[in-house]
Amino acid sequence: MIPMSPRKQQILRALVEEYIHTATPVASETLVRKYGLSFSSATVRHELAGLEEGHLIYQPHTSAGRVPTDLGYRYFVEHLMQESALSLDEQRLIRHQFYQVQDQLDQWVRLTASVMARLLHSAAVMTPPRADEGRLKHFEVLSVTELSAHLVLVLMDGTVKQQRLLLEDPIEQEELSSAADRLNKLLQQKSAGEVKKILEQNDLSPVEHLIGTTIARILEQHGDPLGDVFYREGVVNILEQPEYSRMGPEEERSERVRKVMEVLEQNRFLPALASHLRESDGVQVIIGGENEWDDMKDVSLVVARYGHEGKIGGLLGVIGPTRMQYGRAIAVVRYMTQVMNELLAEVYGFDE
Amino acid sequence: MIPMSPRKQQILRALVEEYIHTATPVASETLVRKYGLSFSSATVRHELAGLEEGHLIYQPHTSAGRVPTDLGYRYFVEHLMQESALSLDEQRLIRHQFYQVQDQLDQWVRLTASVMARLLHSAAVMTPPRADEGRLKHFEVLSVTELSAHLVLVLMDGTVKQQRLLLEDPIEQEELSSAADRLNKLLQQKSAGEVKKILEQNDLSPVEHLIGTTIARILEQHGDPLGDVFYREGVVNILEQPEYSRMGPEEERSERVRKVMEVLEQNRFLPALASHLRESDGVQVIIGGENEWDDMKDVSLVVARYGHEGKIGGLLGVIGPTRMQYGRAIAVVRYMTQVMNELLAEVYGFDE
DNA sequence: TATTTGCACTCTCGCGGTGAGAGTGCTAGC
DNA sequence: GCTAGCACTCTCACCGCGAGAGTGCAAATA
Repeated sequence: MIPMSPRKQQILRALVEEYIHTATPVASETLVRKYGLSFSSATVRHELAGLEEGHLIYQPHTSAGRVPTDLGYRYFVEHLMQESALSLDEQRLIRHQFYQVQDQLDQWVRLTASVMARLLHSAAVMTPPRADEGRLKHFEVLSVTELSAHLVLVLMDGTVKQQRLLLEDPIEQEELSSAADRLNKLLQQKSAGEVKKILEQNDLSPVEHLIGTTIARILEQHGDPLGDVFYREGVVNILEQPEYSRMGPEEERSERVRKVMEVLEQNRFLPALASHLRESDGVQVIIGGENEWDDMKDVSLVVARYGHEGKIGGLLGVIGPTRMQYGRAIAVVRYMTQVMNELLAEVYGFDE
Repeated sequence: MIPMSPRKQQILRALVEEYIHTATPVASETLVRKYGLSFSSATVRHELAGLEEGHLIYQPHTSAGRVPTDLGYRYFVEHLMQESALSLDEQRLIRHQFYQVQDQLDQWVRLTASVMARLLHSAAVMTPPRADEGRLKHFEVLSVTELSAHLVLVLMDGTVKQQRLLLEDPIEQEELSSAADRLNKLLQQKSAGEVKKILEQNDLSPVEHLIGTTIARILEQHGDPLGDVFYREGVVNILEQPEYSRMGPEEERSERVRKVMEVLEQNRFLPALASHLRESDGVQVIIGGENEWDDMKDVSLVVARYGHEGKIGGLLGVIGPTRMQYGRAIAVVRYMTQVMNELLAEVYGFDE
């Protein structure tokens, strides 16, 4: 990293803010004029040349203004930016919306994503709350035909799994029900490991054993964040960003659009991201090509884990062009994490 | 409708097919050359003029070829097109994919949508199977704080609803559990109306009454298709269609893209559509501006209800530019409905 | 009368040229 | 070390133009 004099910092900061605002390469004189710098545009140009050496900014072509690089944004986020907290009005509005759906837990995720999308005019993504470890709440078995049954499983975090059971011998609904009754009592609140132990320690009929092992397998798979759904909201907002609808040659633009859409459609990307995130480390910013995903070269992510360590939680965040209002995005994501945490605490009875 | 001589039909059919293939206004001579017509291009031009009178086709500008209008597509779909069934290989491949996830009901919806999207290179949408009338399977109540509890409801169709209960007086978990036990026995398999009746006929404690009425309300709401989720798959495919990425002036194109995206993002649109569909009438085609939705002026839908009348079902279909391979789309949608119906029949034990 | 041939006409689209404007880098002077 | 001045470069929007595609119509033909 090149040495960053206070003046360089001042200029870089102004440049990034201006570019985030206008989406247009920034000229030296614009900086002087709009940001009241106490030195001339020629001096600014010297410094800009320096910043360009350090790969913090670049010129799209000779005699265009400067644009921040990913590295430039990174420096901005780490050292220059300040988080712009939500206004009290905004906070009130958000709280009010959650108040209206307070009883319907299913709505929380959608509302959170939708709030983020609207506040930031970008796409928001979010996984529903999941327990870190699958625990059984209750299950039912329904006879379908002589040799098949239908197993419905409710987990402690509210997830439901449905599964078909293929039976070895014909079994009546009655027998299934009594087996279910007995196992429900034994296995309630138990995790995959505990279920397995209990299965070994008890003398069970073949049906009970089949049901039990199936349950254990499902609980095990549940911990795996892959293959899980996530909500997207505000994808259109992305299309309205100038880099996807106005700026630059048409061909590049539609390529950009395609890439973002592809990423957003991959069901894998958020869960995969989860494993890359440093453990519960507050709001995290991933800028453009910093991650290994090729398709994400021109987008940035602001994400955070929400929930309660070791109990239940998920991921939420926004995705947009690298030219993103980081200060505000971080504030919004942080605030929504907090809201979700409080709601979860209330409904599951954790202490904050 | 203008009189449609066999020759007009022949020409219209060729024109629509050619346009669906090339996405380019079709010239009279192209028709003669590629479709082996037994008369000259001048004759074709006469007929084209006639078809244009009838608003079945139009010219983007003088001296361009012709393009079908929505009305033209409609005539094509109703009278000229033939459904192109899936090849045996394709059928086998699909069956095989479902075979692999046969036990995981959660995967069916996603797989169905994904198959349709891939087969047709367009966006696919699908609602998860829902019972026509909500019926209770089982519920649990968990004490959270002294004055609040957490209600988890499993419906017969596998839906789960979670809801917070605010209690009037402090109640212990034990009392909640016994209330739940009693009510579970009373209300199992019951619909909203039946639940209400049972609540009146039995002498219940205040808690039991609170739980019961909450359950009734939730069951009632469940019938309402609005506010329900639906899956989207293959949205990127739409962007690859020439009308959204290559053809015509850039400005119109991005406007088109924005519109489609907006429609696809509206959570309301599929459920709202459901109510407009003629009852269980096989595969239905909605072309461009035929419906009242303004934003859907340039897209077509091929949708169908799936499931079993009066028991359980949902909606599935594809959405793409009006220039859509209707024959194939209809075949695919029809086939997938059939697959879903069979799967549902197997797992819920209906007779076909 | 129905069709075809021949042809003039119209409109789009892609191309190269061009000039204004923006913004730079450099140099000389303060 | 900073600034004013200036020549230089590159983009971008605009224009004009010619080729080509496809039509509509009139006259010729079966």
